[in-house]
Amino acid sequence: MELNEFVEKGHEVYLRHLSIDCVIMGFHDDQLKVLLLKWKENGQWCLPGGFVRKEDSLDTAAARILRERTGLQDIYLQQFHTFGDPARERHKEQFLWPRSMPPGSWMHDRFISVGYYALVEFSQVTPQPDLLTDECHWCDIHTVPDLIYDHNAILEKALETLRMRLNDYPVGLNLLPARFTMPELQRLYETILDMSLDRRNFQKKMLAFGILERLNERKTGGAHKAPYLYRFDRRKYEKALKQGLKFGF
Amino acid sequence: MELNEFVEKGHEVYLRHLSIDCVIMGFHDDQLKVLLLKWKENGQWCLPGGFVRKEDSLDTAAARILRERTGLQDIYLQQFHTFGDPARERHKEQFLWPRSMPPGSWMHDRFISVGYYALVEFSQVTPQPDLLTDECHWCDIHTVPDLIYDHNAILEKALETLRMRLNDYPVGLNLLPARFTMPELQRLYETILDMSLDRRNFQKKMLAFGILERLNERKTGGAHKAPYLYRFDRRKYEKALKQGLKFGF
DNA sequence: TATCATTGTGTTACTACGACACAATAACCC
DNA sequence: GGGTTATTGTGTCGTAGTAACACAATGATA
Repeated sequence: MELNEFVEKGHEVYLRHLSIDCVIMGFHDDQLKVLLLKWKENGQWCLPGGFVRKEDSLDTAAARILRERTGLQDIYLQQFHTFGDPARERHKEQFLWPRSMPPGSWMHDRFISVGYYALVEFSQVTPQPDLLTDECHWCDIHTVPDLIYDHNAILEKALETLRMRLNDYPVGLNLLPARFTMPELQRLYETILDMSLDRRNFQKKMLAFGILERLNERKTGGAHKAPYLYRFDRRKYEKALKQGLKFGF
Repeated sequence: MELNEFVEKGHEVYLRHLSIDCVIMGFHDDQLKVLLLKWKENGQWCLPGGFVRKEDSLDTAAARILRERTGLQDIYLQQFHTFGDPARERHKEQFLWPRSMPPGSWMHDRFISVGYYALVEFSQVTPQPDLLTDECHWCDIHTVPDLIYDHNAILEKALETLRMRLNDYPVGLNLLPARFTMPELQRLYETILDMSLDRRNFQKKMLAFGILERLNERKTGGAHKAPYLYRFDRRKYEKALKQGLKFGF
């Protein structure tokens, strides 16, 4: 679909005043990264987003948006909140291409946005901008710039949800390569939680979850003692995703 | 607003294809109750719901719906999920009053629904049906009938979310009267979790949270030993709602 | 006044968690 | 090739939290 067609006829294809925003996270260089897009019109950054086709479910729409930005299919995707403040799209007029946006276009509507976050394997992603943007890059979670609308708040809420889930559900299968070391897993947790953890206690806790399998192989090439390689036991991992890692009562 | 006006002109006031469904829960007779409405046209039961005015936020709309059904203001309200499967409104034609619903009405749209749950003090509620329903009653959570659309699934999701939150956040301030006994609080937890708990361990755990205050008064009138009365320390309760009761890492 | 269900208040064993110490090792450098 | 260095593997110990369990106190009832 071309930009013109999208602006003029999008409302025939998509549900009005409803959008989806995705917080796509990856892990690289011991840092948590988030995928951002750069708006054509004014150079500001935003989260990848899109709209819901009239015949699609929200989950389907989110999966499509993700596929279009990353090239990945079958991604771990989690709805976390729906944002519906009428004032959430601050300075919206700046983003509606004063030159090309017809005054009656559906893009001028107030939008309610459903937030999803995705955890992806960094190395597998091919970032791809969309119709409204000309750049698509990974950005370190600690140096995210001012984003358009309420996108900074959306990102924060996604992180908060992820941190919450960390207490009850495993994380890592979708963010790390198939085989990884315990220090790598620890640094993933440390960046998500934004705090440092005790190496020895962390290992004990992770192993106690019973979802890891130690391989008879060590990761060589580093400058120091070679750490063991681990992988997730996929069946137990999936089970933990459904049942949770612990019961409170 | 009258029914005719609502059906014919609602789309001028409300956002199209967007609704809100509320799971309103109360506690009475040692049982968790949920507020249900009975559809005028075919007698089926459903969750209280409503629509979002073009100028309102989702939270505002949910609060208004709640006020209209319960008479209560300043209610504890929590968004938990947005339901957007295009097939979620099964047998919708049954509910659209074949006699009175104009074919082009906005009510025929596919609706995406934002789910909220509310915890209210049972005795304070005056159930009130809406334009589309003629009855509004409390129903025991264990004997909920078949509801319209995907409302049973929405209710289940609300309960699941509430059970999750129970591990990290306090519950009770909004469901119990101002002064209550430890056995009452325990039965609240037991009905929500649908499991029985050890009396002594439950008390220790609750007191350890540090949000309860024991009064120098006992609840008399029961057939047996008079239990102490407690109340929540409102400041500490609010703090626990924000920070959570425990940190996982 | 005896009965009885229910409440208040422990104890004990076990597990989980945080703080901490020391030996092993892979690359590096002289 | 052997010492250096940063990092990894594995443990201990004290504390806090949890689950299972026992007995005395009490308030209405009979």
